[in-house]
Amino acid sequence: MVRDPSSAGQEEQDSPVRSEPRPGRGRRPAQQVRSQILAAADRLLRSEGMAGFSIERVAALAGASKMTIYKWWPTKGVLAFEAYAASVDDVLTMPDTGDIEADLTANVTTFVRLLRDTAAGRVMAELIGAAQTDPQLAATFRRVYLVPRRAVGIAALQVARQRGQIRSDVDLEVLSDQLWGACMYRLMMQHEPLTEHLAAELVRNLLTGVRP
Amino acid sequence: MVRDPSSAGQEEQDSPVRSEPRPGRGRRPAQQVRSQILAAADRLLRSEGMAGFSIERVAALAGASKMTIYKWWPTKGVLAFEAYAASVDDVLTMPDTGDIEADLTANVTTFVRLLRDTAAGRVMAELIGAAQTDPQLAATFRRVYLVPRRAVGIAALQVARQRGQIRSDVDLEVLSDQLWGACMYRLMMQHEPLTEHLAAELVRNLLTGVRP
Amino acid sequence: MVRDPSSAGQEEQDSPVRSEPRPGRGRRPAQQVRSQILAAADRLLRSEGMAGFSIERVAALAGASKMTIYKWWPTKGVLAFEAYAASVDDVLTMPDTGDIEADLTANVTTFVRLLRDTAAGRVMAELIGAAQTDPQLAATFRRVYLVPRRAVGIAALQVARQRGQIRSDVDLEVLSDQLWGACMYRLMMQHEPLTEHLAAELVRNLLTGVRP
Amino acid sequence: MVRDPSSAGQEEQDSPVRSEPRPGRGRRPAQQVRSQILAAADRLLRSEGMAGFSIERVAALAGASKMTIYKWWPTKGVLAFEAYAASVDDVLTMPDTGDIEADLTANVTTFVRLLRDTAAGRVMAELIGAAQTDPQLAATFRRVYLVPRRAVGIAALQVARQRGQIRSDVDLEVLSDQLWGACMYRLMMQHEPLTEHLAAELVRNLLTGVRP
DNA sequence: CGCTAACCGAGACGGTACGTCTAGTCTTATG
DNA sequence: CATAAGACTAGACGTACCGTCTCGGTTAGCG
Repeated sequence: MVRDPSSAGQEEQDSPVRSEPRPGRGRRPAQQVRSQILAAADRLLRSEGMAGFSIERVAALAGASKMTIYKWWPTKGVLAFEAYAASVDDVLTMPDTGDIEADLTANVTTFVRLLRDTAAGRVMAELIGAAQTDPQLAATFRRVYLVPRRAVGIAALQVARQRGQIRSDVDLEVLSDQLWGACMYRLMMQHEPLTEHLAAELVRNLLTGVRP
Repeated sequence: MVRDPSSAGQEEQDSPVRSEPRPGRGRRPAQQVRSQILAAADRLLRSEGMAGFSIERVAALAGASKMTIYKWWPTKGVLAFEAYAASVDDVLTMPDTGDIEADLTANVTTFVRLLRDTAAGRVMAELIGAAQTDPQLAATFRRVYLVPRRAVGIAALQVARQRGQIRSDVDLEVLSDQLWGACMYRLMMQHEPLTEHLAAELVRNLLTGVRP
Repeated sequence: MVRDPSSAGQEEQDSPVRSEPRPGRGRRPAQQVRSQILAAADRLLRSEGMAGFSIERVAALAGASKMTIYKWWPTKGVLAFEAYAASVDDVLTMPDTGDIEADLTANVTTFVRLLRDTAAGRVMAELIGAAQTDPQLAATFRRVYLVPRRAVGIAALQVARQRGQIRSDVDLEVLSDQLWGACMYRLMMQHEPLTEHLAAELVRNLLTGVRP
Repeated sequence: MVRDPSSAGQEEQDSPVRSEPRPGRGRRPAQQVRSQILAAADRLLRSEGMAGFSIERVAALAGASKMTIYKWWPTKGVLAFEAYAASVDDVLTMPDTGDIEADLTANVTTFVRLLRDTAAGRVMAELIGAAQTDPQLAATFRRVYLVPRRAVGIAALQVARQRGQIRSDVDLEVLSDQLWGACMYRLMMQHEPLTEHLAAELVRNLLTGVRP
């Protein structure tokens, strides 16, 4: 599922010899610079979190100029997000067995584990945290991350509704927030742990209803 | 509007009696200083949000010393939270008519309106955002705000369960996060608006279940 | 509402390693900091000249913060000048033997040697150079250095005039510029060397006149 | 005397023939590029002085590439100087009436007025200022400006000496610095104004001597 | 007269320094 | 002795230039 965030470090740099005539100055291919910056930002983000994440340090780590970073990323939040997004490929697939409860439970369980067991949880929580005072990051996060992933879940719910497994008058947007949104809420508030039990209960409560 | 920068205005230059050059130095009653600081912090928090909120500015506004602030509050996040908490008294009462759906809908609707229509929404979102990189704030927020308010909701759910309106095997903690947590998620992500429709649907989905 | 902000600080961390009471932070005696900065600035100015002189490097050398420097010196030119001025004590005494030609020649010769043989020459030239685009430095330089030193020379000329050694209708300001100003001109243009011959000729031309 | 900024105005934008969307790319006649750069540099130098004069801005103003500028001028000081030199033609003629005092006074007076009443004064002061930390500019300034102009003055003094108006043992180099150098000194230090009185006194002091 | 090499504009790039801001620590003097 | 005042270090902020270098394009001039 989640995919190896390490591969971001591919363009491995630093032959310690540095025999090239000119090391740093002058123009370099934009894509090479971009990916070095993103790789450095990702490394920094994972090792120190958003606290301790600064454009200054990313520039130093990447061997890049601050100006270059400012040209391409409007705020440090956006940089952090893009660095993180570029390094992961967490495809939360939505299985389709025809049993909506099983499918949802499987997906939400995977989501819960992703948030709990990988760096993704902490990173996303901090990014959303930063987005509260960084509108550019908020917009980017919604556009690049939130909307596409919500779409996957809602699409599955729509299929289930067409199959008659969900009432036709249910607002699937709301339903979606009661599944994955509740997980995110636990991630950010940390008042209760993210468990597989949680995932199962989230789905069951909604499908069956909590009335006797 | 608010005013009373109270004793901040004390630097009575030339009261002809007091010939000492230093106006405000020396020991003052702790409670007076504390409340002046909290008042200034609250004013600043409401006018500029967490961006633009700094201990430096609070100290200047309150006519207090930074040292004093650091003695009482470990981080600016904690200060902001306590300042905000001290200024509000938003008791979200939980009605008890015996009809759990109506009671929950009323409560969640009020909660949605609070988040949407008052400063509380933005302030809380920013505080939770800051808490992602401020463990002290996170702990304080959970202890002082989250846990007591969750307790109110869960207590009502427990009553309903004892009355046989909710199945006995339902995890009320999870249920709680699917109601109020989903609201908070919308508040922070802003992908969809906070509406009365949302409040009603959150409750209905869970009580009735979404199956036909 | 809130309560006990103190307990928030419980999670006390203390890496047990750092037992030092803190090396650098916090307030230090102003005069100590000032003199450390001036000493560092003087060292830098002498070793690299005004090119290579930057507030950033002075701060690093002095172990001081840039903020502190900006609080006390308006421009780097002024800082460089004060650093230099604080480190020298070049009293160009004006002998008074009664023989105005001998006295002037002695003084101007000393001045020429100062400009030619010590760091003073290069430093002053670069400071005056910087003053051309730094009004604050220009003003400071005039006030602290130029005016007092001109006064010494002009005072000696006035004495000579009262003794009848200089015509009463001679503008001593102009005369002064033809002596020391001409030296400064050679210092800055470097079109001809600064020699003892120059000093003697400057004086002789003016006292005797160049007519046969 | 002065002027002819003539060739500065050459930048023919929009010859209506060229309809291509790209105006400036590709090879262009070297001389056209050079003069556009010099014109832009001169404009910038006069409007903002050496502070605010940067190769970056000249390039932008001239529609030229920084690379092109660096190919032809080693430092921004040299560029500024050549730009200024190319725009003026201030021939300070030396009259020859046979009366050396009158001739010198006329010339020095004109010089004083040039420094005081035209942009030349400020520009030259700033160029000499910049030259203190720019050896290339210093060398260029001496070679192109200083030496030729000094030669004119010294030649006139030599003629006067041959006519017996100046003693044969007078060092004309020194004498020259006591005339025009003293003016430059006032220009740069600004401790006293540049006046016609100054010009007359400079000459009289030297020719007559200041002794009674 | 067409091809190609020299040249140009545009501007990205690594750096250095700018001047400002805040966090958090520490000192002094007051009351 | 707790406080106000505020000086101090540390370090990030976002901007401006420097001088180098790459790219895509244009013309000049050679063949």
